[in-house]
Amino acid sequence: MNDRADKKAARATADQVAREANVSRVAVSRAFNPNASLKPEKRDRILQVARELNYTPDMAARSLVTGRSHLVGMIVPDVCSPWESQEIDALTTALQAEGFATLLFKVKADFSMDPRLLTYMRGFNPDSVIAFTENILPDVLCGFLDRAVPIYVIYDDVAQFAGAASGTLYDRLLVRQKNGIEQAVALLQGYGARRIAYLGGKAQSLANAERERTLKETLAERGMDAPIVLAGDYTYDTAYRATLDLFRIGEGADAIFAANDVGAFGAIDALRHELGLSVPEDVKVVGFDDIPQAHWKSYNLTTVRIDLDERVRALVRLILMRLRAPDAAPLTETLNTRLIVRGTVG
Amino acid sequence: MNDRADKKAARATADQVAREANVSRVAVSRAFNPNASLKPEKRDRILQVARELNYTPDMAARSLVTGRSHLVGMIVPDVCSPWESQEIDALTTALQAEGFATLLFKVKADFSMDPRLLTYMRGFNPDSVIAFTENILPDVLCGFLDRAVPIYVIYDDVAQFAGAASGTLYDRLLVRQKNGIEQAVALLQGYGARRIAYLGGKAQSLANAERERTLKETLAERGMDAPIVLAGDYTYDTAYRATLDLFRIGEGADAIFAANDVGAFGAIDALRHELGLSVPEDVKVVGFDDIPQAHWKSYNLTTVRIDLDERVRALVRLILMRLRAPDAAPLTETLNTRLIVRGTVG
DNA sequence: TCACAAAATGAAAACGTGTTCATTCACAAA
DNA sequence: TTTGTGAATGAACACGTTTTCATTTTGTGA
Repeated sequence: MNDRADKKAARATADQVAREANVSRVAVSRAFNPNASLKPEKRDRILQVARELNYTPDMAARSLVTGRSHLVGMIVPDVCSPWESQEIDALTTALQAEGFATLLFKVKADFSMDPRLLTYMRGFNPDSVIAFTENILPDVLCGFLDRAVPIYVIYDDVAQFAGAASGTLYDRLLVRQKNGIEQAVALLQGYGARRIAYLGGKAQSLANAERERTLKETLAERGMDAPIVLAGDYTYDTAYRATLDLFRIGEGADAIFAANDVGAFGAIDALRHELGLSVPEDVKVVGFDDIPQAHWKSYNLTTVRIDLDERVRALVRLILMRLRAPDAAPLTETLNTRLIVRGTVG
Repeated sequence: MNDRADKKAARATADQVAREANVSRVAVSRAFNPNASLKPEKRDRILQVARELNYTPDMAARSLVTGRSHLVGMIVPDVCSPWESQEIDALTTALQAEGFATLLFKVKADFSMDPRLLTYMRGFNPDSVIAFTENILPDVLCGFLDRAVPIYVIYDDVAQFAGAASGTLYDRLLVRQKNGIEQAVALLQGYGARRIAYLGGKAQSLANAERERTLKETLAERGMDAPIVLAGDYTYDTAYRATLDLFRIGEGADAIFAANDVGAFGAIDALRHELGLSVPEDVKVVGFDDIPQAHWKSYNLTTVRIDLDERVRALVRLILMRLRAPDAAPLTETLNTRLIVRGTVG
């Protein structure tokens, strides 16, 4: 009844707090801005009154004048993917501690991006944008965003996005996959694998392309045959079917190197539950990512880990540095990968 | 170089568009507001100029005067959980289509909520808030939020939150678990299960409490023994250990009814890979949720499905109706559950 | 042509905050 | 007491938009 209407009217404003505490509205603003000069006792009194009135500074109004929204935009194709959901979770926690809120935008599963979405996102004026979707080229993103500097995750080949026009500014997280892939190949070779199949991820994914390239390079360096390449899309079902085809229509393989852990699960299940083969005795399997499910007993997957904590720390570092120095030269953080040995190889 | 500085200055405003198109700033505002009265040709010209200048209305400024932020806050304890990540994904997609962006807030894993987080969230003035965390009581949330009306997901027992103070307004999504649980129990009984164990979820979770209560009720109605209750927390590892304890220290069971699918996976793996028992021959297993992994061949889990699409549609419906009629009486949407039969029972 | 309703238009006010800048205050040193 | 220095203070402005309201233009029927 009146209860609610009152409550609605009770959306406290800085003016009301000021009146109640017998100070100017500016003082209230200063009370919420730690490094503003204000008599301690006065600040305490103001904060006390603010608490009583249930007052919080309005972010929209604040954003309007400071030019900082305290929002970090994340462009993701698939929140359900264990890998991405892990990253969103950790990133949100870390950014929250720094005073930023996560703004989520979903793009279509094929990574295609509705240009209206970018327009829409820009309206919110995010302080920073992380693009989990690799085919939104820096050119496009930088052109759309005005204030925020996007962060790109790239793999091995530093020359990626070389086609970007000069003058665009974006920061990079460079993931060195070479290490992990080398360790994996060495292990496979040690256990006598000769015919290795690469079970790909999404065709449009640059991460996948680079993963495949680095695998080929590594095999060549060790004098091994080029891999059989299977098309995939990072999903369980596609990996499952691709594996069946490989052994029923194709000529099979000694080992399967999957572009991601979920794909590796699909391959393992196809081998064990439909082809009657055993892992690792008949076929060895290696994954990529090291998601939590990788240690589940049914899979117990040997996989190349991209350390989540390290990755999130690096991203947060990039965001904070860029906000501190908006015009600094492009930054690059580097990350290594390493093999986690479990039960699907030896 | 100058390129960037220019681009930064080029953050187009409605005034600039107006000047460039020889119209008033008000006309620009109207051009972006579909139901405002404006000569079509004029609107076209304005939108054309806006596109050239890369202009988008600033959401913060708009929010300040309209009182709508176009933000929907989501309070989640764990983005990584397959169930929640699915829901966030689908909800974000649906809301995005309606012009809302998702604002993510993470609470600690034990569901405890930092009061500062609520304060912080309120600063963003979300148009709506969905609480995935059940122990933030409506009283607290309504007291903190001024404009937004929270949505609560409740289970079976409509009397939940009855302790909430009168005058608080919140909408509800009521999930009827009884159906699905009855079907599951019927199936288990049909296959001769007598000693049933309930593998619980988080102790603080009301969903878990209600699931346990309804299971007990259903067993009693069918004249079966009360279940053995195992403590859990919705995670794989805890479920794994609890299952080991049940069979090594405890007296075992015919069937395990898990509070969620991930817990069921842990139970299955413990049974098969460590206890040397087979599922479903020695022990039957039923899960809850029907996450995508449930159909993976390694588990092929029989489980109680809470239909995701239906659930998301209901939530979106609640949000939109509440925004249209902020003072309407509390709304309740109802959802049924049903058993999905796969390979872990018969 | 006139009258009248309806649509189109723009000036000004409003939303709630941070920041500038000139002023006042407090206190220690001369 | 005087001077000087730095902290504390508040009035006014700025941020970019929507909304109100009074005015002008357009369209329609007599």
